[in-house]
Amino acid sequence: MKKKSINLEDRAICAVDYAFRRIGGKYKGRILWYLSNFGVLRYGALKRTLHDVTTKMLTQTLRELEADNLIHREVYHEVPPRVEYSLTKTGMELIPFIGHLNDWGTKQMEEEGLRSKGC
Amino acid sequence: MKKKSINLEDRAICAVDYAFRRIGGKYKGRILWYLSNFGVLRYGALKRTLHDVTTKMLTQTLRELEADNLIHREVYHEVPPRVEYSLTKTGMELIPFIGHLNDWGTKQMEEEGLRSKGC
DNA sequence: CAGGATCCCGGACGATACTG
DNA sequence: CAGTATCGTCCGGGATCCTG
Repeated sequence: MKKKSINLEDRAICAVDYAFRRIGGKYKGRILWYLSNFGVLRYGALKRTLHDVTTKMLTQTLRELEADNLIHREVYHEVPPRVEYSLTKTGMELIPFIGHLNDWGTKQMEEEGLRSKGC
Repeated sequence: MKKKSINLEDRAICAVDYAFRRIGGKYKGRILWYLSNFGVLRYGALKRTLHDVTTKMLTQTLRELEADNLIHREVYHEVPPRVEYSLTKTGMELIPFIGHLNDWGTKQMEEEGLRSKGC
């Protein structure tokens, strides 16, 4: 039984709504952002980079992003296994906007006196 | 007892995380987007534009956006009462981002064969 | 007209244990 | 190493009724 990662059956109201549903959630933005910074990341590296995610949530989120065609999953059948994640073309198209969001967030955090730790 | 609109006590991990927390949620993106399109909107107009929101969620979301200094709330003490919402300077800085997200979403929806209804 | 107050549910998210 | 499998919690969001 295949399940789409996101409820698109209840029609997105508009494009903004649609987009937010695809990159919403607690980790999706950061995953896309990290992947754009590092190019390719293994499962474990991704987990360490996020550092506050459980395997369940990470796997689930990655599967959703993959089903939405935002990231690519490459499996290497070795021992020990290796799986690498990278952005798809569609996913890359989102990066400028996340970058913009990153700039905005950085600026806001500085104004609040919070040290903005780089990602 | 004042409560910040979003859990910033559990420190945002990075700027992207921070930004997503402020504009995440089911309606925030669309509210900002509609306000940027119309300039100023009354509570009722906003509700009709969103058309799938309860008063509770709308009010709550607006209060959060206000606390986060993304929108401005202007109350006119008349009978019947009138309340108008508009973007703050900080809020406006987010519009290019949402605009591009809108373009991206529109394109994606078309590729999926979904008619993209304008907002 | 613009909300406030309550009650409630489902799904996002988490903790922990286990595995090919 | 890269996940599955269960079980549990929490709160975002919704339904409904009420009010200055």
